[in-house]
Amino acid sequence: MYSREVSTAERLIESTRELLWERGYVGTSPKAILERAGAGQGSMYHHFTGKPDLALAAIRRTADELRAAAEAVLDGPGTPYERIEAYLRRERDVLRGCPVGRLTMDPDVVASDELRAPVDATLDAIRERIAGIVEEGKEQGQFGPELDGEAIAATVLATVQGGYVLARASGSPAAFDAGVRGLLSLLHPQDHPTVRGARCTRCSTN
Amino acid sequence: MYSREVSTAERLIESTRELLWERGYVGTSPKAILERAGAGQGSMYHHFTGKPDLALAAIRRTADELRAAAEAVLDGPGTPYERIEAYLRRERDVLRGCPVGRLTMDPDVVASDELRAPVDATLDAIRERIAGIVEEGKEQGQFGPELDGEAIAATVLATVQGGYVLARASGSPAAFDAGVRGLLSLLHPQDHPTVRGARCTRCSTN
DNA sequence: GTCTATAACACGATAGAC
DNA sequence: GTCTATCGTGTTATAGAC
Repeated sequence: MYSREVSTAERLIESTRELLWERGYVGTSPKAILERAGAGQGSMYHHFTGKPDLALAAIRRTADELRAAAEAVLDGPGTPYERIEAYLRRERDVLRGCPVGRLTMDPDVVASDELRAPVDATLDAIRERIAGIVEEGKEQGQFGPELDGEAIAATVLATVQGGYVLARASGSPAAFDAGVRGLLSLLHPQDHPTVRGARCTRCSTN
Repeated sequence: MYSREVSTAERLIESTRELLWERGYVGTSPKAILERAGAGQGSMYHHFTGKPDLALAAIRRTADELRAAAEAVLDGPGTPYERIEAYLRRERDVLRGCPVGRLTMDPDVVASDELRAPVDATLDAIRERIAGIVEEGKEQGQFGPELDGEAIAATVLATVQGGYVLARASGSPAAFDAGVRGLLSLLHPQDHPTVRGARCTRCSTN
């Protein structure tokens, strides 16, 4: 039988991931991590050099996971618009916030190049992927030629990250959904038809 | 002579405002506040019941100030588009983040209805103001009738709040500016003209 | 009104037994 | 590899002098 128990190091990383998401780096103490993981002080300092080292392992895993999940949606089927819509509408635990984005509000994370690196890398990778999709959409005529892929990608990502802020402020996911809806209405080719059958250079649809 | 020194209570509130912006609620200790304000423990507990009470005074002031500054720009001169552009482009210390929005990532702030209330009220007021401006723009024909004021307002605010996240992740304001630029290109009536002089119902410009 | 002293506990890390 | 004990410091608050 391969009934495998999870290693202590593994439980420490997972507990840290949960707490970083809930309380951030500054708000997460080694004591709280150890309690959640069911381990003693010694275990943590055996496997990791300290709190920053353990947090780094946790942040890297969370960042890699989010990146893979986002790219899976963005590389999925559909037109460029549909793939961006799928990304914007993908299932999210909105009130919990973004496990990666929230770290940018942590002074100790931003102050450390090592802790910030995975956060930056993940957001940047998603941004690049979206920018490529926008350029693809321009070539196919689904998006107007005046759109800048890099800029639109930043807008898309910012709308998501800012949506979390609005939702958490109001205690309801409604504002997140509204922001996404607004952005999609601005992006949607079909939503701005021309009159008298003339072609609109922006949408390139009749 | 009216050479007035600032009261101790005043210095405590201002020091707290600075620290809340820099380090958030969880990352700000009474000791750090007292050091910055040049006061002793007794002063703080004389004027306030404790850390949450002092933080509430600081948050209320910061929220009210931001709200006034934002509404001043939004109620300024110009067309609806121009006023939204002015809001999006208004001077910001991007890498410091939003002094109000960052509080939504603080678990203790979100957990307290009292601390969260001023944050929610300010973001909501700005959102409502932008929504009204969008509706105004629709009536004037500057924005297409398919746009929903509430949704667009959420998108505008989210782009700003999320722009801070992207900027802090990368350590550069560039991503914030890119997000704003992308959103403006989607909103701008002039950026999507029709061919052959036909009228586009979306932009209502030739 | 402001100060210092003190309390009780948490933080982050180390030491050394098992 | 994991445990408990301990360390020095910081946190949040109270007490009481001035």
